[in-house]
Amino acid sequence: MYRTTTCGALRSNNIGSVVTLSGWVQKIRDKGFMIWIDLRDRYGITQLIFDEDRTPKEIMESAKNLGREYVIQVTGKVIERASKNPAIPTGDIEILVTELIVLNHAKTPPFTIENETDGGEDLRMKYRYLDIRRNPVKENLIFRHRVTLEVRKYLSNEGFIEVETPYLIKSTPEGARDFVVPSRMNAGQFYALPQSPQTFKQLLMVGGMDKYFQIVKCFRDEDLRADRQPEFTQIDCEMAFVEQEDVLNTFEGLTKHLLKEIKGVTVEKFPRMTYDEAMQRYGNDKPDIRFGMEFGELNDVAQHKNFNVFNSAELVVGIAVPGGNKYSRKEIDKLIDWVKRPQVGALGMVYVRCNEDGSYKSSVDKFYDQDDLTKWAEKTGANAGDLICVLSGEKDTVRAQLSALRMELAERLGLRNPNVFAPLWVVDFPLLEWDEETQRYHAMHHPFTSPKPEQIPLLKTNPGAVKANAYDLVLNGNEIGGGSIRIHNKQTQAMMFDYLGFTPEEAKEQFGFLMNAFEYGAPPHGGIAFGLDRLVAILGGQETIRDFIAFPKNNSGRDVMIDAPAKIDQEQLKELHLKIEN
RNA sequence: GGUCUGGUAGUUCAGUUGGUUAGAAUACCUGCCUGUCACGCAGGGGGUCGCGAGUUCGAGUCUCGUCCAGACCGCCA
Repeated sequence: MYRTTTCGALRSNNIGSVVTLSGWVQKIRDKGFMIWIDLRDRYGITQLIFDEDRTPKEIMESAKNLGREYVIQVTGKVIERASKNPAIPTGDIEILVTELIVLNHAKTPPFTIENETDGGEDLRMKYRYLDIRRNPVKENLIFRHRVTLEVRKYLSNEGFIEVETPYLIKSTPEGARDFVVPSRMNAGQFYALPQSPQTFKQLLMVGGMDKYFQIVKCFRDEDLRADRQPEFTQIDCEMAFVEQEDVLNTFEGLTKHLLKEIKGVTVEKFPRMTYDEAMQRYGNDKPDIRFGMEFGELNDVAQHKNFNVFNSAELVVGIAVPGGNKYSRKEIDKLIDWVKRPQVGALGMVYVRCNEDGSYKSSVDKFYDQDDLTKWAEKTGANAGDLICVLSGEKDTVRAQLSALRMELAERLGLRNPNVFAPLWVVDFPLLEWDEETQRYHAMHHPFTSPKPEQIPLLKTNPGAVKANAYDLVLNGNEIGGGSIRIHNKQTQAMMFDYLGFTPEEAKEQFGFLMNAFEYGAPPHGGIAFGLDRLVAILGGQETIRDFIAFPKNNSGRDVMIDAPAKIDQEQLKELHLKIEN
């Protein structure tokens, strides 16, 4: 038997008992006459003591030969510490070791296995199995387990059935790039890994499953970000015989349950905002509403003077930065440089200082008087002591720029408190999105999204204005879930494919199975998918999902630990009927 | 595809205008230490300054290229 208890369990009421523990050597404190070793396992740390008076000589000797991260098994008596450590749960006791077995040696690890490690990101990923021994990573993985457990409990109680769908499916050119898997048995043909189980969950609805969910890996061959991995996990859900309201209520319930159980946070009814309103008030379809700094549109009050930059702009819009008047000229110049960086791309920024005495001082005093600036302050909600930042230009571009500035300033001002949770629904997304590159409309959500029925006629006259029964759940400025009411009627689906530029043949080839299914009694249905990695990270108060994934990929999509992707040998290529060029 | 930042000891980093033998902390090794818990003290070993080319009497430092890592833009139906 390797152990009778774990390294996190023993307390003063265990004093006197003889126990066996196994674990890793976290730290050795050798004072010559006495050696203390912190023994670590998943459950905690227990101090072992070796002492020249009380410990057999040979055990004392082998204790001297231990190194960091050795795996050992010890047996000994639980004794009271002469000097206690209130900082750890087992701090009242220690183990007077009478038997010591080295289960495995360990090389000196390349970084310290401590909460505040000295290891850099790359190194930690290369030795991820060592990184996982560290508390912060270990706790994140346990945290993720708690979240998925609560998801399964809640949805199961609500009558949802978890069904697995295939990973080897068919590539579709729409949307994100697919990861592709060559077929050995079918020469020249390829499977694709699913970007989401979308069509399968709809077919489950046709199959009468009524309420489905799945915690499922999805794959997208696109560039990575701090919050984006090529393989990621979704909580994928679908319901039959529902309207948008039913879906929102069900998953608002799930989200409230998670916030309550995981964070102890109670949130009343989630606010709802249309896509258009979100864009107008925050310049963003996933606004962080933990703080204000809402957009104030200034066209009415800024386009009547000789300032050509504003006069020629489609939109002039500003935000009030709380307490921003304390910024020095130099700091404001830096802010202007920040918005002019290529990543943001503004050509410049106009600012107005709101002085404590109620007067205004702006960078465009040559064109605007105090009355004008008073109106700007009203529109942006600026108070004395604030700084108004104003950008102008083409509507969509300037909104994106000001939104970036708003988020950056909120970050700097500490307004993005990770312990505050502000969920909201963004609804009425546009059905279609114009794509400059291909010069045609794309489905904003996906091609199975139902347009709002009363707006179907608009498709002919003004497709860009058609709204869909599509919705996102936004939490603290992050899209954590998105879904829609689906099309369940063959004619409507065929019409959508037509608007999206599919020929009837292409539509049939790629999605014939779905449209066939719609001919056999498809119920009205809709659903949602949550990005689990992102959800877990945000609940954990972080924005980087990597530390909530046991074995993540790096910035370029590589697994630096196993060194994947990698070449395959000629034999394998031949079997797969593949030839590599160059 | 693009922008920015970085790459120097096992690790995290410093390194001035281009100028002697490239430093610190930590980790590691040795010794000492009668209650440690970030133990302490003394000593020691440890470097292809990412790689390649160029400028120069001389390059960790300047230039160009390249590779790697991170953040972001594009992309992510």
